[in-house]
Amino acid sequence: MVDEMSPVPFYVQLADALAKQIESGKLKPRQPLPSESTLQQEYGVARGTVRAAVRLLRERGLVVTFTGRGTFVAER
Amino acid sequence: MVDEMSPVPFYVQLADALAKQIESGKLKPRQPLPSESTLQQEYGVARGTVRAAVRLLRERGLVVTFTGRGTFVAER
DNA sequence: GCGGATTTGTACGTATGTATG
DNA sequence: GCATACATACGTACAAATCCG
Repeated sequence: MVDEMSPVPFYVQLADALAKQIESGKLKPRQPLPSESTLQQEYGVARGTVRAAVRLLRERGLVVTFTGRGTFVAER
Repeated sequence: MVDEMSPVPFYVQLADALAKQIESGKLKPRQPLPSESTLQQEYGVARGTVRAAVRLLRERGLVVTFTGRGTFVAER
């Protein structure tokens, strides 16, 4: 989940956790991330928080998002 | 439709309205509820709102849903 | 069996309101 | 005031299952 005690915002914590999985190869290029609702449950946060995290990953170029399909690990 | 002025969320209002029809016998066991698109139009809400209402009814055990067929009043 | 229409399932985009620190 | 976080509610798009001519 997420560290309530940390000063780091939830959405940044979540983005970092996902980035780590991508960089470690746990999530490979072209693979879909878990859906927003799945991440919501897994990390115990609201959808808006999940969306903020994914937005960060998009801005870092780590993922690409397609409406109605999902968010995928970017190809490098 | 739905009461815009009420503090009660639309999807809860809609779930309550449908629950009332079930409990009053207006909708009988094994009978299908109106489709999501019908409820959408009848109550003037978005599909996501209809689905949230039906989800509540499912959680209460009042209805059962089958993909591609519809949602039916539970037998009791 | 096929193709189109219907219905539910999933997923994202966006906006607004409330609450908290 | 501002950022964070959650909940509600609108919309669009596409997939999956079913139904029917």
